[in-house]
Amino acid sequence: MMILGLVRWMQPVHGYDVRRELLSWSADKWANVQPGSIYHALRKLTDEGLLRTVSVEQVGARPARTTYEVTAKGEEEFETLLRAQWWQLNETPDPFVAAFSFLPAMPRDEAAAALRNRANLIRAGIESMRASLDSDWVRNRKPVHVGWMFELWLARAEADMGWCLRIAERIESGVSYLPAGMERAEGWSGWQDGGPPCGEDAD
Amino acid sequence: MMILGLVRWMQPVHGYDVRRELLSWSADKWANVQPGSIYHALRKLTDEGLLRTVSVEQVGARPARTTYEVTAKGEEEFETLLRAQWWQLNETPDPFVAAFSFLPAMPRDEAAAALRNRANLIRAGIESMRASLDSDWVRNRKPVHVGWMFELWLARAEADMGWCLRIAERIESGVSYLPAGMERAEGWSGWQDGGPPCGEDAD
DNA sequence: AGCACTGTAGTCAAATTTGGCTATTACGCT
DNA sequence: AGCGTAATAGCCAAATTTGACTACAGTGCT
Repeated sequence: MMILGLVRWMQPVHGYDVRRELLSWSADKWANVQPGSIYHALRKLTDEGLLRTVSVEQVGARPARTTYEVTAKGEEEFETLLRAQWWQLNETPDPFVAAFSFLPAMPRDEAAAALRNRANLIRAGIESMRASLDSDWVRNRKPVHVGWMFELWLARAEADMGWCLRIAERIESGVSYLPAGMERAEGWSGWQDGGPPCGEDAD
Repeated sequence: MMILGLVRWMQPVHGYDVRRELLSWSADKWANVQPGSIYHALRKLTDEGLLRTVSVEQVGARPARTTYEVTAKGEEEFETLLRAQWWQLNETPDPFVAAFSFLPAMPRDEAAAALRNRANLIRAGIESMRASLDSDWVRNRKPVHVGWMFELWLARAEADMGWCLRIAERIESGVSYLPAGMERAEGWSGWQDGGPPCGEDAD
């Protein structure tokens, strides 16, 4: 829960503020926090004693606005959580990798086309990121580490793009998907390209 | 749901088989499927008419073993889902990036140390991946695209590692975190390194 | 034969996440 | 002044995910 971090950083705040800040970072992309989660998180953190409610204002007949701030215990917990993320390496799930593992279920030409398309999408992303990086907005109005995050995305994107192109070429070159050791040997009957495999337990 | 894909690929199967296969791919890492999710997913897919139960065997007094296979509708849906992932680019959430956005909350020396540590962890990962790639196991016993997935991880890991080292250096060099335009100007009072910010709404 | 372990198969309650919904005020336009 | 739209603030039911748990059958060891 990095909601806690945000509250710590903006306290005292109410839910809607947090939500706006998250959206403005388009953090629903790289954290997993959709608007709806926020209020739940705030309440849970309060129950756990990491946050404290400061006040509950009411303007007119609108929903009450609850303001939160971080307790000493919350402060401590945040440090712990933060360090956990900084010092640990944790692979995060990637749906494309999952999909790629089903490569043999795609016709060769479509697979190659999709990879090239992907490379193009990534290239477009790279360009707009480059533009942002050079823009006054990021260079002079934002803390420098925001730019550094862009650089990370850039580096990853370039790695991905290169890979897509390399793999597209290999697929087009028509190499067999079968394990090198067993060109047309046992058990791989279901591994034709594109066709629905009718196979057994492989491995 | 790429459970569907697996069932399609191994049909007819029962839940436990799917679970074993997923664990053997350590897919809990790069897909988001913990053992518990599987049975729920199977039932849901059956309700939606994408799967069909083939049989319910019972060996002794053990839990009944339900076997599934894919229906025509499931076949179709799988194609759709698969294509969605192949043709679309979707950023996936990364907890490290989230944590990195709180850089100013970390003491400089710790931040740099953590990044170097991270680089080392990644390097270790890279080496073991290289070893796998060269191993007979992957080279000759697995479909070639498994190796390609390793290459993707490798490329990303290398990008990450390089970035970590570059950023560590910059942090050590003592550059200010403040936006370049406003060395010690308005509103950034809470942006000292390490200290808990007592700031306002930034931006 | 008795016992501990591991593997098989799946269940379940609790935690989390989602994303659409309500209801009010402010603002801009004609 | 009237009206439509956007912003404010938060709620909630449903879907999903998690991780721990049950219960039985082989297997090996002493």
